[in-house]
Amino acid sequence: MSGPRRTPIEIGLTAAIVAMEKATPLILAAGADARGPIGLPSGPFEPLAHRTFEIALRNFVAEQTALAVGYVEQLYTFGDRGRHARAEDADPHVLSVGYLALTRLPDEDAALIAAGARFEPWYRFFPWEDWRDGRPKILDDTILPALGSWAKAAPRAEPGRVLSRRERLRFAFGVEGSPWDEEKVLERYELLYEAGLVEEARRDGREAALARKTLAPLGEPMRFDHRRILATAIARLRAKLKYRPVVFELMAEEFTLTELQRTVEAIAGRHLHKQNFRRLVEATSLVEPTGEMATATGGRPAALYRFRREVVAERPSPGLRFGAR
Amino acid sequence: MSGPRRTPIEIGLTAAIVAMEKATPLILAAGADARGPIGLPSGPFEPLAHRTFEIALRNFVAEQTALAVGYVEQLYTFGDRGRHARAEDADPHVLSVGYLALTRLPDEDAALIAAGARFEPWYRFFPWEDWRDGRPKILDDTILPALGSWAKAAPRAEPGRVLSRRERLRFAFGVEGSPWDEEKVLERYELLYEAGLVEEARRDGREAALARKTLAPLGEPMRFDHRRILATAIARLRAKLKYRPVVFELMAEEFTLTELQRTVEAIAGRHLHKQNFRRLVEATSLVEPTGEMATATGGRPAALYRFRREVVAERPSPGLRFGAR
DNA sequence: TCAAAAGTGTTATCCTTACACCCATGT
DNA sequence: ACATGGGTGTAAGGATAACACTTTTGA
Repeated sequence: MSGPRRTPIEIGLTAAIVAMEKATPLILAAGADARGPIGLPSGPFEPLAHRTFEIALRNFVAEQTALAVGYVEQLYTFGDRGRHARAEDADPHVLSVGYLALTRLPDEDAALIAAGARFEPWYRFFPWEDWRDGRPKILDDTILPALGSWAKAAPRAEPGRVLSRRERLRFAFGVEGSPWDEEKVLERYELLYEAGLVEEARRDGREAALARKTLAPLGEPMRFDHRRILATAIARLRAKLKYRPVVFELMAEEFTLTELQRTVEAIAGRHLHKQNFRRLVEATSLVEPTGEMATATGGRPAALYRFRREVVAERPSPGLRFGAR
Repeated sequence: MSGPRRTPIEIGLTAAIVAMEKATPLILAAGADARGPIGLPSGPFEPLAHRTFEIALRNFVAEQTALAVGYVEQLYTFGDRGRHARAEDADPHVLSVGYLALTRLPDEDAALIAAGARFEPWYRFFPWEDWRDGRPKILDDTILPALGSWAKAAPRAEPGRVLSRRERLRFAFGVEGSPWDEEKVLERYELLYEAGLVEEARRDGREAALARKTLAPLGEPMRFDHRRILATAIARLRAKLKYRPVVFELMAEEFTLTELQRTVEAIAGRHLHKQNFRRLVEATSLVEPTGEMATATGGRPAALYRFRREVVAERPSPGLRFGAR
């Protein structure tokens, strides 16, 4: 059942570590000191030193950033040649196992800075994903026209694909009557990559006709395939929010319902209906009032709540299944 | 950002290849000829020979089994030491990337047999997962008593865990008022493994007190961690059914609605409500009548349907979102 | 004529979405 | 007093789950 040759290869762990600052989702970026674009923190997987991936991950994150991450989840294992190797400084990993981790912003960022790491707003890398101030201009100004011509250039579905470029564009970007689905972050990034519209595609040698026009850069690029891993992380987190109580890993011990809503909205990249959100939170009994009040920031004081950790032991899969609004 | 040493390690691809025979879900098993338990087909990942995992997977499956798989999806990357290394014949892979693939039963199984592979009913490995003939006896006779004492032996949550053994048991196996969730296949297998109740746990050196009693074996064991990968595959397929039209990869070109229902039921491991299922299928317009009738097998003849491939291009994410019944 | 499976009609309930108004504080 | 955000009641519409009965064939 086994082939004759086996090539030894090296494995990297790459972590998308998310934290929250007010209503801004942050991602831990590493390697800001080096020349070239920043990346996600990553480290080698040493099977002899670490019994599992998760242990290895927690270890190298703690070492490199003095951060203790709470929730950790495997995302995907990326192994494409060509999306990793062509970067400026050679990366020996042929394969990287991507992880999502959630944490709270540290009080003190000296350790981070010493390690050449810092938290960055994640929408800098994906400006088209933030719909909180309305439909992002960049979509109609730049992205959709460019993707439109890219789709026209090949009207039939490419080999190995069910959908044509135009159909993929329709679902991913909510064109031609399709709704915008905030969870399709990866599909959107992949389309932009294939169309040669993100910096990484040019770097990897995809010289799409459109790319030569040198449009305004679509979001900040990242090293290797790290922006793809970040896209996967955002997509997963946006989905997970709806069926697991993971938001609370990002919240302070006590919070108001509006703060909770702002956090969910920041991740989902869109606004939610206030009353419906509150009813939802109430119905799931995920939180309980502390009895305290928040000293208002310009309005009526809000009641403070805390996450009821017991729910995890009470009911099977509680999350905030927010819908259309 | 990188550690000083990097150990070269080898990567295996392991495939859970599913097909259907009437109302029996089958899994392709390999290595039946060798001594020891059977396993899933697997092969090394050669980064120089294959550009992506998926290409590598399709290649080695085609080579080893003369099977053309349709739908392919990455499941998870397993890297635990101790769940792989202790097997009888040494396996050099430290890491295996698990894949789910769907196919149709070949007319001719000579090529399979020549490769030492054959399709096996998957419930042989997970007898407690099939509720179509009512609640499986093995649950109350063997599994729950054994897991009950295992839970009593450690009433507090283990380090690094939120839930106690008893709470995990409650959710995974639907005890103490919790409902049985057919998607929790992996959670159930993991509990049995931790409790030392499956053969693989003993083989890996977990000498749980209970294991010494040598209970009737709980399902057929598999090589390495292959039963864990299969559990992941079943769980994923059971979940995916509900939001993507993947069943049709397992169906013949034309089928009756009852055959479609039997297939879904076989995968989900439980019966569905006939009228509601039909209404659901109708509402999603996933199928269209061919106009033909199936010559009845002991009853009124049934109308034949085919999958409407166009739906994939029409609507975003069609699946059979069947609920309680 | 009877068994076996195909196929249909209807109702109660809950959940989702939407709408509009009142309340308590700081400036 | 007014601006700002906190907080609530209720109704329409759709989806879900449950109910039982009729139809068409082969033996």
